[in-house]
Amino acid sequence: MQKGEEISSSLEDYLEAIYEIIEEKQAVRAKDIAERLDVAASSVTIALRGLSRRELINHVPYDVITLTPQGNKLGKAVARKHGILKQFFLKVLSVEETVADDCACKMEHIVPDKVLKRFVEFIKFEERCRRGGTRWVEGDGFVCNSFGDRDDNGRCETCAATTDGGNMGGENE
Amino acid sequence: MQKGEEISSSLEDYLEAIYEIIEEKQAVRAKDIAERLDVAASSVTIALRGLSRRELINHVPYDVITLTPQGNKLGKAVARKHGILKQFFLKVLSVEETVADDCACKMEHIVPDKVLKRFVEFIKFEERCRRGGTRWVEGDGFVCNSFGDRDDNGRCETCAATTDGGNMGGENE
DNA sequence: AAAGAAAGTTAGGTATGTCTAAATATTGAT
DNA sequence: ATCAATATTTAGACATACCTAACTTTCTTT
Repeated sequence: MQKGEEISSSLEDYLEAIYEIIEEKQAVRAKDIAERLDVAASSVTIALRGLSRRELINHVPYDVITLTPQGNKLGKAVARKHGILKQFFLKVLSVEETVADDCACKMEHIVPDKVLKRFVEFIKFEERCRRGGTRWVEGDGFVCNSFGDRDDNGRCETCAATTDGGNMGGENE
Repeated sequence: MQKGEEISSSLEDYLEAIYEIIEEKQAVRAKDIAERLDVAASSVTIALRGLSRRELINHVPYDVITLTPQGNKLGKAVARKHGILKQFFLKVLSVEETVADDCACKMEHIVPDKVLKRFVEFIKFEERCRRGGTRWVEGDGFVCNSFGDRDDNGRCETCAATTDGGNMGGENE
């Protein structure tokens, strides 16, 4: 990215896929990428050209695909971003796994590093401050596991006293 | 979206802008939209055609622009989504205002309603459980304002005891 | 009411990203 | 070593979304 050339969300997805496939099985074939991203093989060819032009992968037609140092770095960063965001949705917002993954997959192209750090810190904070995190209780919303006595539903005093189920002005309940 | 036709992020932005401008000053001109979104006037014309085709706005060339009931509903929903996400970044992650706004602007096209609800609930939960929310302390990370005694930095016992500044495997510190 | 200014639209161009179908290269099996 | 299967690339389309420049319509001012 410092190399002047911008990279699109789409190319970032390709790069992430390449990085992950290499992690999993040492080598990548165009076909693996196409399968993972559910795109046509010809789309992969074109994407590879883009990544190659940006010097993120080494690739000449019909030859092997390898990551350049910068490509590896960026691919890893995108994959890490994905993982962190997924954890956030999973652990903090208690969202379903597949939904968490979908959201992470789209957000990874959006969230700047500065903000990602906040997510990281926040996940850690949740873990230590809430001692094992927060639970989503259908009907009650979020409820913490930390501090003081709990009622029959496992809510702390504050939660028990203030849970109200309102929706901040939304009309779609 | 029940009307079959999908709507792109781009058109969603136009619709949101139209909704907000109407809220602010009763009427919209193409020029206002162009200014707000920082695009060429001709791009607005094209977008209006797309929104019109999807029956989200009423518009014939050179005439006034109004929202259809569905357009109003969707525009409002997008604007609300933006607002909620911004609040999340602002209040929960303590991110800078402009950054919060940028992130919200991109995320509003990504986050499904189901997940938005979790954000809403989580913001509310933060407010009640942490009694006024969480602060970001440079060097310490997130620190809560609630429960028990605090140390000189305003950290509760748990926070004071466990703050460590790690970064979850990231190498870019 | 006419002329000039402002707003809006059309025309034509670029870039991305996707697809299918056809062509080409590589691989593997006999 | 050849032939068939598989993988990859090219060619040609299409859709979105943006731009500038030129043109048309509407508004405003005198």
